[in-house]
Amino acid sequence: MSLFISDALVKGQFDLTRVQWVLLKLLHDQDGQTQNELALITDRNKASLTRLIHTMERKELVKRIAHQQDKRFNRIFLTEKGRQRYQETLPVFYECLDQLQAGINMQEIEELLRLLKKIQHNITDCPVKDTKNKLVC
Amino acid sequence: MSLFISDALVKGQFDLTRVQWVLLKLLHDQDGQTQNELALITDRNKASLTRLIHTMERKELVKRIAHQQDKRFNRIFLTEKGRQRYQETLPVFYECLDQLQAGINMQEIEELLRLLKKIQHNITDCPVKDTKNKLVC
DNA sequence: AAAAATTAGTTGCATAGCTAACTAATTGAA
DNA sequence: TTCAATTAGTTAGCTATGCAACTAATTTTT
Repeated sequence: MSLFISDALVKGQFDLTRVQWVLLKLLHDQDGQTQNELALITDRNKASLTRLIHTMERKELVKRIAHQQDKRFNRIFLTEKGRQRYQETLPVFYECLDQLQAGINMQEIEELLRLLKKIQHNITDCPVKDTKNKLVC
Repeated sequence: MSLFISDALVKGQFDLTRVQWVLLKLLHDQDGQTQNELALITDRNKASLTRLIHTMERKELVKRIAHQQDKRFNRIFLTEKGRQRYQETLPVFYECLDQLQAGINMQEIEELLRLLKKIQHNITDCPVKDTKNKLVC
């Protein structure tokens, strides 16, 4: 289950995997980030980014450009084709969002995001602190 | 991010992937389900289950037993080794749960689960119904 | 300035996911 | 009763993910 956009829709209509779409969106919002930065943002291993970007480069959706000063860095940019592809997906993206949120109000969504972020923070940043609340699945 | 148990902990201490652990838990709770049933419960493709069970069989954690009446079915059982392995993970599992839920009370957790289930229901069972609320990421 | 440490990215190996095409067993229909 | 349809599971081909070992570029130490 994806919080962003369904596998099937994207795959069938746009020849994108879900992750490829997420990267497209990230780069649309901010071009020119390094692979490491993208790995951090998407909470993935940098090896994953290497390969993800490789396949998207083959599809001519993004391009790597080595940094002039420090040649260790690659900066990743959308191609014109990538930018167009992203735009084409937007109607479907919003449709998915609508379906996802049907019958859930803004307050609930904000509460949901708050709690998910808290859990993520608990996992990544904090040692065990509170052993009072226990959820048995 | 896993809602159940962290990759690293399980991998390092117990030679289990996260998904393998989840299957271990499912079978611990109810033995003898078919691959199709397990695929449904875990919301995965049956092809994934074929391979998952195959690798766990090699590790001698589970065993396939063909159904007597209808030979199309495999029923999957924990081995003694699998049962023991699962028991060994439990302290770590509860530790992870504690860390995950630090500073979140029972009410909040119930609300979180309610909303997640609602979203899952929206995705899997319902057509688009309500276009009033829109979340822009 | 040379050696050591750090950093960004790549590669090999393993698991895991999906789709689609397949086999084998069983059920249903003509 | 035989042939078609369905069902459970498998396999091939692709993408994706993590870890660990690696290269190349840069920075820090000595």
